[in-house]
Amino acid sequence: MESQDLKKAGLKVTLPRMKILEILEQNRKKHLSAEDIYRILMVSNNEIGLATIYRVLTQFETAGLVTRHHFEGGQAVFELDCGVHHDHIVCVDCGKVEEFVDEMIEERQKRITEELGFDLRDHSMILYGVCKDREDCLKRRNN
Amino acid sequence: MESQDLKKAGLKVTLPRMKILEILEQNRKKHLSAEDIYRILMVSNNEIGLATIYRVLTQFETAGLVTRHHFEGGQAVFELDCGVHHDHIVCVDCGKVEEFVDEMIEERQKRITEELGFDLRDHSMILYGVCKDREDCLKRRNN
DNA sequence: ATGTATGCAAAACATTTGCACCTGG
DNA sequence: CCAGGTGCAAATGTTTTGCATACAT
Repeated sequence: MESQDLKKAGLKVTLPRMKILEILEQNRKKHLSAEDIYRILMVSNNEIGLATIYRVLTQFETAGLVTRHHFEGGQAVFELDCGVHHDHIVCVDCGKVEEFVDEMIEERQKRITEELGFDLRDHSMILYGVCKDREDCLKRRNN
Repeated sequence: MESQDLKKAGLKVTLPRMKILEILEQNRKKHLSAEDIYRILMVSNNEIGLATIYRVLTQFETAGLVTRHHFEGGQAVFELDCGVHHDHIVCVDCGKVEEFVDEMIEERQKRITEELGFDLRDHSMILYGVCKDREDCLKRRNN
């Protein structure tokens, strides 16, 4: 029951919040912008204001329920926080996103940070590439 | 003579472009936003429109003269492209930026990309931390 | 001269906020 | 009932664009 997640976060269980959480659930592994969510709600006949979506996403982020990323191209994208840190690789052609973690890199980041006289708090690492499977990629590009 | 850089890039040598390039030269190692540049020009009595600054920076980026970064916090920042790739660590308190390169990480990034079925084109890695030297850091924070 | 660059003001975006109204507990 | 949530429209901050004018070659 996901309404528990909301209560736990100290957020009242409202329709918009439930719906948005639901959409994020159904799109685990995808990365949606506020407007993506807005459109999805639109289509399923849930007219929720864009402002509310931004507000709710920000609250979710604060509560640690979602993570916000700034891939290239204007809009921020959001994904449900699965609890495990990971980084991303994005295809510059079709937009496909894969997640990964690499202990060695995490390790080096910590060391470098120390050497430069900082305490590491967070990091953002995004690799940009193109899918080797060109057919698949181009198919995805045209939705 | 930096006007050569402009000609080489196929850009007409104009006052705004020269001035902006000059400011970037004088601030190698810093990372300036379009507005930072605007203000600096202002102070030195060179009234150049903000729109022009954005246009010129974009042209410089296309020409490979500068690199654009999206650190957290709205504005994009620019730095002269010294030809050598590097990543950044930013202090979340005072905004200090240090640059570094780590061959091991670059190596791993390439391998991971391959494993996931992509061809690596580019990457962005930004570490966020706080300066260990608190005094220095807080001093910087208050400019 | 002439094609390109600039300045200004207006547009375009993504995101945030003020405020009157609505809703969950 | 009432604190908190929502919708709408307007404000914000950054970046882009249209167009008349100015400039480099």
